[in-house]
Amino acid sequence: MEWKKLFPNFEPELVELIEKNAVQRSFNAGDIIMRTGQYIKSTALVLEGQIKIYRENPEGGEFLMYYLGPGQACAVSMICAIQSTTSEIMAKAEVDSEVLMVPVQLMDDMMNKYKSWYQFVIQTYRSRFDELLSVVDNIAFRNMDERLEFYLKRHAEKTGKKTFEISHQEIADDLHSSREVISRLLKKMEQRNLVRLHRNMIELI
Amino acid sequence: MEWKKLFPNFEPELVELIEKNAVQRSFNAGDIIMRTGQYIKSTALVLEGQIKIYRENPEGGEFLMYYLGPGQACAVSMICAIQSTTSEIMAKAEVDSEVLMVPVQLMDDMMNKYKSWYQFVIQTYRSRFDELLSVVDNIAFRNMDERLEFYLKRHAEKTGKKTFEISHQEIADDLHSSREVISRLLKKMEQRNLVRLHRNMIELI
DNA sequence: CCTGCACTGTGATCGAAATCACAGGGTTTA
DNA sequence: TAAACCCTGTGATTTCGATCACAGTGCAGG
Repeated sequence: MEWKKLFPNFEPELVELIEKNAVQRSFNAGDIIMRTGQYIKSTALVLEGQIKIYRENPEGGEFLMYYLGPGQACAVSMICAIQSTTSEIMAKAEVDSEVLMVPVQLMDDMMNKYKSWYQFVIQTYRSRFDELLSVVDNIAFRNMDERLEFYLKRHAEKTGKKTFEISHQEIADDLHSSREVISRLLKKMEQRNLVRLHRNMIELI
Repeated sequence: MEWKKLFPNFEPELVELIEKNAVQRSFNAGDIIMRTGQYIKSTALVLEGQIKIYRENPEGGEFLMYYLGPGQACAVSMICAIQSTTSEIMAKAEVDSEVLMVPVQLMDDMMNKYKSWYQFVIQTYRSRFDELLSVVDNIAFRNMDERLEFYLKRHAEKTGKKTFEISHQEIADDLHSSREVISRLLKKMEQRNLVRLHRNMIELI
């Protein structure tokens, strides 16, 4: 796997350092990559697949914040890594995925020595921050019907597919809503000719 | 005003550079420091007072995300500055405040030359990111009564006072709720002996 | 093939919060 | 001092979404 292609700005030395110390791990669709409360020992760089990042509620329930795709990194793991605190989020593989785990101990060193690395870190914070802002927008200002449309649209963008294999229950979990509400809203969208509904599959129009 | 005391890690050279190029501005309580959609020309360092950072809804309404106090900086202005995009937030002075405006053009240079500056930037991203996560928590998982309690508690922490001069309408605006709802919830809190209500003032117990 | 289970559709009910309506009390200002 | 205005309290109504209840349907495994 030519992972360097995903990070074209990394200096050769940095690539070498990572290659020597990082571990590549494979996850199957649905696997939990990181749990809330788990101690963080490494920063995750996504090489392949799609990772979903959730915020979890101690009283049960979860809430999908955003996706990570190839070439992106988990901002939260960087934060926790340096502060050596536990994870405040949960990460789940949406499809089979490959992830490069870079040990925390290297982070400080890399930040100092490699300009491309700290630019990457800064860039990561920036984009996640922007995404968090639109998450706030959605839940603060939008109703469930709009949030559902946003959810479907975003998924289509991230995967590039017009079909979406998922059950209503799973959507409800991601949006921290309930299955019946999602079913009804989807039916309305079907009547407005925005989607076609099938068993375990939604077709976007 | 000995602003350097607030940023003890800044190298003398960096302090000098900032002193030469930055402009100090004063705001009165209630002043809008930055509007949504406004073009960002500088990064704001808070020297004195308290700044409230809001997300605005194009269809009207706003939502308080967090506070900035002395020694803190606006993460969003850093992000927008470097990407030279417009502001995605609104900033309002809660009390009379002093702010140091550092021109965008310096940012790149400072990031490269001064370690203390980039550590400060990274640290700023980190803490704002953490705060955004708890904002998401609140609106995704909590009801209005809990959010109101959190709001009052946070304000008490930020100001160190047990009294809070504010109208119910203003609280409703900050929480993107309505005046009647806040009035009723406050009454319930008074019955539970958590607060005492007065005109334009709330006393925390 | 049929049995069980996961997925979907839909009605009924409940609860939280938004909205409407209005009254009374305090403050400001003309 | 009277009028106008803001702030607060409270009832009634409506809307959105959660929850309960239950029925039908497709699918997988024995």
